[in-house]
Amino acid sequence: MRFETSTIKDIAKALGLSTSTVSRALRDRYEISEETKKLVLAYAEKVNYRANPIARSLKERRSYSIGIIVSEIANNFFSQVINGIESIAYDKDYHVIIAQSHESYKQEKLNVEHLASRSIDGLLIALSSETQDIDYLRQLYAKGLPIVFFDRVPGDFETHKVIANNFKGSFDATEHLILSGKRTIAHLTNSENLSITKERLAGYQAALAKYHIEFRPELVKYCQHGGMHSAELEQAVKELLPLKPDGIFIASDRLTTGCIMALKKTNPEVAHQIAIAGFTNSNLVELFSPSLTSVKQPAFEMGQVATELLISMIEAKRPVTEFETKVLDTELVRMAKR
Amino acid sequence: MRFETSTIKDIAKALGLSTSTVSRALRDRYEISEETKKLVLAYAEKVNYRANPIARSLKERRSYSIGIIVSEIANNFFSQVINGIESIAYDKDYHVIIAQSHESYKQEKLNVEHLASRSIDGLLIALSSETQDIDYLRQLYAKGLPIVFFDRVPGDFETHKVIANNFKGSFDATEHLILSGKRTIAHLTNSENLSITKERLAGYQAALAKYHIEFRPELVKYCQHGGMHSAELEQAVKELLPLKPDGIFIASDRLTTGCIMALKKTNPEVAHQIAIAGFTNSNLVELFSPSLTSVKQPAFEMGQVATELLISMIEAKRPVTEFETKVLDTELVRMAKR
DNA sequence: AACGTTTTTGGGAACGTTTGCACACTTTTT
DNA sequence: AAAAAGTGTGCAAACGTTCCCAAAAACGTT
Repeated sequence: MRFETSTIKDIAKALGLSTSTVSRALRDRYEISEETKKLVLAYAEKVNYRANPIARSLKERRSYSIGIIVSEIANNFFSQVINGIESIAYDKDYHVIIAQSHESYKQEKLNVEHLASRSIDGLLIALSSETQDIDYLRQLYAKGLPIVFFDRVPGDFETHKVIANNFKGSFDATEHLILSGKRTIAHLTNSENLSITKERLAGYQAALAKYHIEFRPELVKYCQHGGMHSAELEQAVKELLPLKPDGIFIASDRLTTGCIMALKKTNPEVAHQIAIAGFTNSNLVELFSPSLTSVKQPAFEMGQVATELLISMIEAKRPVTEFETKVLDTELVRMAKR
Repeated sequence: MRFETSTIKDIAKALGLSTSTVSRALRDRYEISEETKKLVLAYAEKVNYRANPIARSLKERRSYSIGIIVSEIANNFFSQVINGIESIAYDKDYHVIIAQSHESYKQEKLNVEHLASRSIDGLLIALSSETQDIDYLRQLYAKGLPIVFFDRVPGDFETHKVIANNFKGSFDATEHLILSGKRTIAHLTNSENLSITKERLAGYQAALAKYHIEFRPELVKYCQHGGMHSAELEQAVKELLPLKPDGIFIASDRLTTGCIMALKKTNPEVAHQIAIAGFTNSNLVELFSPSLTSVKQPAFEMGQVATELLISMIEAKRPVTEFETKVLDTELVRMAKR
């Protein structure tokens, strides 16, 4: 089963022109006379000519596509980021190829390499919670693949990055819990090697410090798999509850929903006693019970900004050497009344 | 900024062979001696040779990629379907390009045509709730683009289709409401022109009939935009409530969550009095309040089955003329106790 | 020793574009 | 009137593959 579509050659033959003339006419080059252009354009329209992007890619040595790696598209935060990415990419005539790491380093690497072999022109990536070794990315980068990190960014990699103001977001959420009278505030967070984990922890600590509440390390629980396994969360909850927290600040989308589920499942009676604040971009948060205060990241905008940066790298004539890290503000959405 | 990678030509030159020999050796053809194969393979490994998929696509006139159109990846149902699709596609060495219609006919058409011009080998599509005219799909299909529909399928299009057992799913959900004592059961559903709308309505009606409950058309509300606009839902809720329903059966994911939100927002006091049953694949359903009984579609499996069918079409030597419509069973997840 | 077979290799066209260069024809400048 | 400049077009190579066809090498048979 195969398409047959008309090519530049067909048009050239039909019109008694050369392929070069047709090609130039279609791309509206100045060398071609208005007359010829009109002729070609009209005929192309008539036969519904579509340039073959594959041939073009081969010739121009680029694919007009950018790769995206996120842990899960089912995660509202990431799907919003992707929407932001698409909004810019389609505008600039790129298309996007999305792949999921499912928080696995192996999957992430496999996907990136698959995309790279597919000749993507650039890569947008949020690291998986497992990822520690990013040498494979360095290699691709050294070979000339533009990369922009967002959300979960590595510290030691010189390129553009786009992140939320994790410190402030965490500070605000924690402060909110404190101001509503909580004093024993636990912190449930992602794997320690993620950038966001460190920043969010710092925000949490700063808020405690501001109100002279002692920081107790045992109130902080790290989840290696970012909440992909419910067992991990139930374990964390089990370890936390004996410390009698009256509030809990949770550092990521998946963990937030997962934690509430674990709480409801294992200790339904206390689920409603503990005040919860957490990062989440779920658009269903109004439906949750217990309800919670959420820190929303500007996901759509993050996708847009990252894509603009990436495309600027892709289209730069000379290698880019000045990099920026854009920091976008989060929004605190206070808990709905019960 | 450009990659430089080694090509078959480079290998041929380095080894003093011809490109044809190298090409054949790499693809492990029988004509090439073991010795040469080893030589080539070893060298290819050494220089980390990766075949250029673009060149291959151009030569073979196919791209090894399949297009996916869904209304929204943020919708859990669709993201699960996509996971199913990927699981099969990657296995068979295809990659996938995802595009979103956001329930808009215009977007859908634009995306499909964009994908088609990108030389996808086949298309997997769930129609947008706005879509009525699928001539553009017919044209592509006639030109040789294999298409498989899933979830929202058109009636009059001869190709493979994969759907859930919408009738039975709806019947079960409605019956569940009846068995828990409800008698005035409203039905909130999608745009009338969707296949799923008709099937789900029929299931609802059949359940009513079985228990000799009169079908009242005024209890059925159609949402043209599939719940993409909250105003639409609030309007529907507003019209429904005066009829004093004691139960409501909702026919799609987005509508289910949207309806509960509208209910909570406009009439919080009655939100908990009405029993709710609805289609949804949200994995957060346990957190919802009010809680609900949900009809879960076998989304992952649906993606897998659709992909297998599509790839079989793509790889068929002769045009396929025998088509099947696979129907997969849904699962009723009863409401958690309050 | 001459011939046929079989196995292994190479030459070169093709896929559909883009683009540097050359060419022919006009028009302007000197 | 010749030279220079400008305009519009075509030729052909290139991008990295695959594959048809032919050629060369190796072997066996008479």
